[in-house]
Amino acid sequence: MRNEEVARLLREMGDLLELRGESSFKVVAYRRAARTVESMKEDLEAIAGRGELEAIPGVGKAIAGKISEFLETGRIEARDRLLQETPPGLAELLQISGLGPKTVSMLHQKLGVSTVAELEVAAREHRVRRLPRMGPTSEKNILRGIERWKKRSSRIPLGVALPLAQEILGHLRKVEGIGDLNVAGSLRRGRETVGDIDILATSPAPEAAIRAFVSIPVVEEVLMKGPTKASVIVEETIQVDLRIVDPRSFGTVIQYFTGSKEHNVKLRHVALSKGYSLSEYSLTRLADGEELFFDREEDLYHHLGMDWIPPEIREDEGEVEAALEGRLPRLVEPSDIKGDLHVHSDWSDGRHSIEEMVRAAQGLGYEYMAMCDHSHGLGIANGLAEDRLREKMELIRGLNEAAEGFAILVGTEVEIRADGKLDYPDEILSECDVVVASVHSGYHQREREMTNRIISAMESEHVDVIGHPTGRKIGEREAYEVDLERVLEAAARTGTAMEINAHPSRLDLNDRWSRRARELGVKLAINTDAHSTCGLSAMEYGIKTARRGWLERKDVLNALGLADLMKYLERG
DNA sequence: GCCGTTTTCGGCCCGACTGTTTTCAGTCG
Repeated sequence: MRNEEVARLLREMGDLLELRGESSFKVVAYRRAARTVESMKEDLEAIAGRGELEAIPGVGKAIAGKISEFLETGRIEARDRLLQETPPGLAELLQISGLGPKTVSMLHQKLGVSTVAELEVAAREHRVRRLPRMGPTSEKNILRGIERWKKRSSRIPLGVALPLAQEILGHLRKVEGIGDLNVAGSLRRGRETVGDIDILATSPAPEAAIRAFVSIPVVEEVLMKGPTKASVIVEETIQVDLRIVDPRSFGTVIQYFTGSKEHNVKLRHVALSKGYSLSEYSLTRLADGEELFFDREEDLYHHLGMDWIPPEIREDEGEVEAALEGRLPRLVEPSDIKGDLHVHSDWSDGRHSIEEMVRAAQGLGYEYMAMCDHSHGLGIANGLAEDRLREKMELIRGLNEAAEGFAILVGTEVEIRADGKLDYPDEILSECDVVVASVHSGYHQREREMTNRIISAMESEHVDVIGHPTGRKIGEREAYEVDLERVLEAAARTGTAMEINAHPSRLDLNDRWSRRARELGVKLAINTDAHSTCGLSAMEYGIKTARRGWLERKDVLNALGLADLMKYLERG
């Protein structure tokens, strides 16, 4: 698979062209092509073999030529030349907020600056302020930008951004005059990480709302503040933008700022095909220039002859076509979830007792919960030896007799050993209601070995769910090498469910593979893997991921009521 | 550089904000 390498080179060319001050449309064209190539399932070599490179959306004659060149020679001459002509380090300067291609080129030409370190020195020595259209303030801003760049973490995990946004929304809700109020951007779409937090609101007194926003206690720095919008920094590096918008345009504005870019491009095409031009402010009828305003997003989509599209699937991955044809999925919702099939207690490495976990689950309105403590092979997590598991089964039987309208399921999170064998014998696994099988060791196996290891676990008749199937931790640890396509095929064949681990640092399976699983007819279990009562609330993140994967209620194992779930678990 | 029921050229988002100016270029989203 050389797709990723090609995507990297195309994206790099986009950066280099931007530094040269080439047309921004050209720059965007390279980045768009890079994105498409990266997300393609099929090998570029196969496509090139059929002579169909130019059929790839966003790839025309020029880029197709460069891709073939790479496939044949391993190089792209134009890219090598660009790289040679551009001092290394300049691309990095573009990452400093406030610096664009024009300024970076000028800094390089006039001051010989080609790295962040050199720029910092130049600014401290007040050499920057002597350049045209520069002054003491821009110099100071550059230094602040450099400070933030040094502290920057990459993208913000959803598990950090969402609670933070909710806190800020809570403050804004109390501000006099605030009407509509919502997050937009990738946070609204529920992506696993977000770049920043976008908030939109309406108010008859925009300036007062902006003043209230920049004085919320969590705000550490105000980057920009105008009459209708402001940008601030919270928690050292997280940027939060607020825009106050005209109420009659709220629907078009929130649609626009929710994105994704690709979805919006597609939507504008639809609008044009129906004789309208769509902007963030209105829908303009081309025939007579009549402007139509929408205060509700739903009305905008309906006016374009399509169903309202849930934000989580606005990625131009077929949702626009589906909405036009009235065949959007009815995505799984929080109220569909009837239980949690993977939680821990203080019997292994959880913080709370079974009773405490049960009370918390009942409080969420669940019908059941599977207590899946670790098996003894995971000694570091106080895994249960067989006799302790039996003891725990006894306790749960007793608790179930006392529990009204709630079922505690006996479960285990059993280790899949390096050789693919399970950490408990069949006999005791057969006594469990729910068996989640997971990999927690031997992460560095080769792809073939790891894939076979997981598949052999699925071939056990007792395994119901594969826990966190790729082992990745967002921003911490890469997924282990595994051929998920083969794993999912095996899941379909053996009737094993895949977990969407809802912990915000896992979200594993991710959105894309969840969708693939659904296509193959594999069931998914959205589990929190909670190690404490408050861990149960992570379900929210798992549901967002499931929705991004186009999952409906019928695709989700723990959307089954207790009776149907038991029937399913007892099959075969 | 890509694209096309607007079709081989001309459009592709454009308005808000900042810091510098003295009327506007550059950046951002």
